[in-house]
Amino acid sequence: MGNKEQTFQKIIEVAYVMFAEKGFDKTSLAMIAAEVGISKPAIYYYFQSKDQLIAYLFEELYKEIQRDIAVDYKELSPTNFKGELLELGYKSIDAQGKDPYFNKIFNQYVLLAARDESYMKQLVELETSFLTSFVEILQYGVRLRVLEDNPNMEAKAQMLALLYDNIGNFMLTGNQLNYKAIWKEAVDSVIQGGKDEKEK
Amino acid sequence: MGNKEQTFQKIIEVAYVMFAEKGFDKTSLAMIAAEVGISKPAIYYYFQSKDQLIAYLFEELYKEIQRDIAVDYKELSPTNFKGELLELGYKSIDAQGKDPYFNKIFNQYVLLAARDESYMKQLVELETSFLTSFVEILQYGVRLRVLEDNPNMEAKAQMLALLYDNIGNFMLTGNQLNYKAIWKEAVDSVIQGGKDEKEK
DNA sequence: GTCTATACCGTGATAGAC
DNA sequence: GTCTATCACGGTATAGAC
Repeated sequence: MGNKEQTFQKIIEVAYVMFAEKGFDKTSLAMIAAEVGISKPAIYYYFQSKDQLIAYLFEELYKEIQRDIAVDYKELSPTNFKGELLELGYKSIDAQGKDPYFNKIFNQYVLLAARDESYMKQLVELETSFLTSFVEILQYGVRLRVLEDNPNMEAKAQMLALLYDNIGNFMLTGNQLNYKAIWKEAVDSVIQGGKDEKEK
Repeated sequence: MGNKEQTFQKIIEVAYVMFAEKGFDKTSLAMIAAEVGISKPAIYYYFQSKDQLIAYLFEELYKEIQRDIAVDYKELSPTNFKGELLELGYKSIDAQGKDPYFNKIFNQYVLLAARDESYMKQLVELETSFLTSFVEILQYGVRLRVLEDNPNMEAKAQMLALLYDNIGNFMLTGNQLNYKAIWKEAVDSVIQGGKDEKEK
């Protein structure tokens, strides 16, 4: 890893943290440069503009999210289906504490998307595959006979997806709710008296 | 209404729209002043700073939301309980088309709150009363005997609240889902086979 | 009391030296 | 690959016109 690569990495690491903490607009390139230990125009050697730096970070997030959305169906079985679905939410709730920056940054991109078609397009793409994966999980549950087939299955899946998503948003505000209980309610409502009632 | 009041009103109206469309930071006071038809420093006669103008608009939203959250229990009866709960969500979904600015502005305050204690405090307050009102509605449902009492009632109510809230966020991205079907699924899951199955 | 003119400093961005 | 110098524009403050 050369000097160039090092500086590049340091810029994006510093930018990621500062953007999350202070927001895109309240973080100046001068502040980033100072923290990295270079001068402001030096950043322009690596990025054509501040917007491009912001866009680069989004691309990184985009790829990371796409990886995280992927569900391994092979691990699902009639006996563990409900437990795995519960675990999916619990993991996300626990993860919130580990990278507090993620949600703060991501919400800013949602706002940008409202005014920028390119962000909007990618965000809708993410949301679509996010929603789709929940639909697919439930459909897989039908195949495993854990769930009865149901014309409203898509709406149920989307309900889970929207709830899953907003738990992250609410945690951002520091609102101390029993999020795991809420998630369990939702999963229970979709898998009413599932066949694997081992819990409690 | 005097001249002063007129200018004041026009500033906040113009600011509300521009802030929603372009965002707080990308909307300069010069742009607002130009649209209102006054000079940039004239805004300082009415507001001490740009931040104060932003804060003023938040106060207005804050009051408006508090009004909207209020539910009229008197109108709830065993026969219309489920229908009214459904209607609550449908109304919000329909309203989204009427004031597209609201959510765009509100999301910006959520971001500000992450870095400003005063916004955070008020936002948590709003969320709390928002969550509480859903809990109260369900508790009222128990009293009406539409719902069976249940130790998880609070989690159910919060599930509804989080879903209700995120439907608005998703609509913002232009994602075309059948939001009313999603809301109906959630209400159905809380009021399983309620006593007023007149629908369809 | 209501606003304009003007000046100040910080910001994103560019050109050119080293 | 990085810096100095410079620019236009942003929010802000104040003096003063009417």
